[in-house]
Amino acid sequence: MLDIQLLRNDLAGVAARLATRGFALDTTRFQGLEAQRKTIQIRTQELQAARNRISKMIGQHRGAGHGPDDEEVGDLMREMQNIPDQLKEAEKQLGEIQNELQQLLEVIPNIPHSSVPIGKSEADNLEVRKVGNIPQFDFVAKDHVDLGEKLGLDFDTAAKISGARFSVLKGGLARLHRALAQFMLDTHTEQHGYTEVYVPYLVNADSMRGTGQLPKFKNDLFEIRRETFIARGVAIGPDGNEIRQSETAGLDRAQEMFLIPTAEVPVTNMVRDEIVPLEKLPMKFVAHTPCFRSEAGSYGRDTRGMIRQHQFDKVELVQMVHPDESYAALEQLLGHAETILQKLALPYRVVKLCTGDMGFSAALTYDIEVWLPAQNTYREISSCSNFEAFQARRMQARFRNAQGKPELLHTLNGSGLAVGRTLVAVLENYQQADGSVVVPEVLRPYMGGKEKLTS
RNA sequence: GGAGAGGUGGCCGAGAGGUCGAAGGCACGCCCCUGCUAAGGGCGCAUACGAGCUUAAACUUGUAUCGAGGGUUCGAAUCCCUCCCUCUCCGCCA
Repeated sequence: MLDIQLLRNDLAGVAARLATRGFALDTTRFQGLEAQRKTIQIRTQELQAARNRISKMIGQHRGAGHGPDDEEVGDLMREMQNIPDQLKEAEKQLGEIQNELQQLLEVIPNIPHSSVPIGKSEADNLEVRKVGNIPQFDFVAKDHVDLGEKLGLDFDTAAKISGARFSVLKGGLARLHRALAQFMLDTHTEQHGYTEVYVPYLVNADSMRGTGQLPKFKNDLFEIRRETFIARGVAIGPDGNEIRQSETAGLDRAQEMFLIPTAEVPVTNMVRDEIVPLEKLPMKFVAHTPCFRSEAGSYGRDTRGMIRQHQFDKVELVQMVHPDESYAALEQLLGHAETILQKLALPYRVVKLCTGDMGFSAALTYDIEVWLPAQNTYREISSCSNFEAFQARRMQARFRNAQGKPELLHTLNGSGLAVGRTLVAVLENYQQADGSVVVPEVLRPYMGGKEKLTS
């Protein structure tokens, strides 16, 4: 979420910068809502002030021993007569306006950092560097589906159990998958200073809102509804009669939960509604979790193989840092993810996403793309972003600054790496003419010393 | 699943319709005293939003916030309803 002050002070400037990422900010609507908000808020607060003042005076008189029928009290009661109804109406209007403003704000994406290249699509992304040598084969390179068929990659069984976009791994391949995740976790905890965390895979709506998946991207999520009894409350009034309660009594958003699309959600939300002491910064966490994505709208794309699945594993790096440090932290985090590819000796390139290709919450994103021989191209294997205060503002995630005042944190995260896609990359880059796959050296300790996967 | 107890500021904890943004304590900050590692005294110390002033900050002022939402009332931390969460005991369970 953007700072509403920024929108008030420099609406045109914000709109111009959002336009570079293809977002049309409805400035007229914003200004209209703001004008209404201002009028109604002032009126509401005036009424509240009047109510408080008179109530307080009544209280003073009553405290001094005056009864409700005494003249002083009676005068005040008359003065109050019309205020509660007017106030109720004003508060209702104010609530509606503020909801509208909130809804408008919640779907505005982050402002791109000034260094982000302006562009419309991934074609306009900026290649930062290429690392590693692309392998040359003296045979026709197979893709991971063909290679995996003999090694224990089974889509038919997965389709029977669940459906399309799932996979079953068996034997050495399942172990290789586990080895990759463990190798990544160990590297980040032992060499890069991250604290390993185990987190829930089901989260509530507040968490999804905090990192920006809600309200805009609900369609991308798997949702779990809990069946609960909704009671209708009844209160007894002073006259002994029943008072009807709100129609929505008992309806609560906590009844819906969501499967995490990335560990970013639970891990980043650890600091939601927290004020962390300055000396705890930077906070660096790594988590290995499954990720669940509905992939609605991607029908027909990457239908072959395990590139795009409803369920995949990822080792995720998350940092909460001082605002002054966040861009330095992003470079470091990117380096941490790259280290994994380097240790696996997989060729890759780093790309800086253009304004049009960045995710909703990011101010700056680097993608790491790994070389896939069978596709003869680089494919995304990691995405590392600085969200600045965008998520922190939604989450009210703060730290106490040197002056002792709470200030919004900056949050970052990056895949380090996507395990499924790394498995694909290992299979394709380490394949042999006979269809076997050499185990990368760094993984062998995790594979019981095994050097090669064969059928 | 059954029974019970709770959710108050950074933390602990009082308050049980009015003068309560909330006693007291701890922690923290500044000052004083003392001087030797511990103690005494004073003052300050929530957050968000609005308005005024302003380049901005500071400041002044208003409002909201005692788990969340709703209701009763001239007035709710306090009474009523619903929900959420935590803890204890029993049951079940990986």
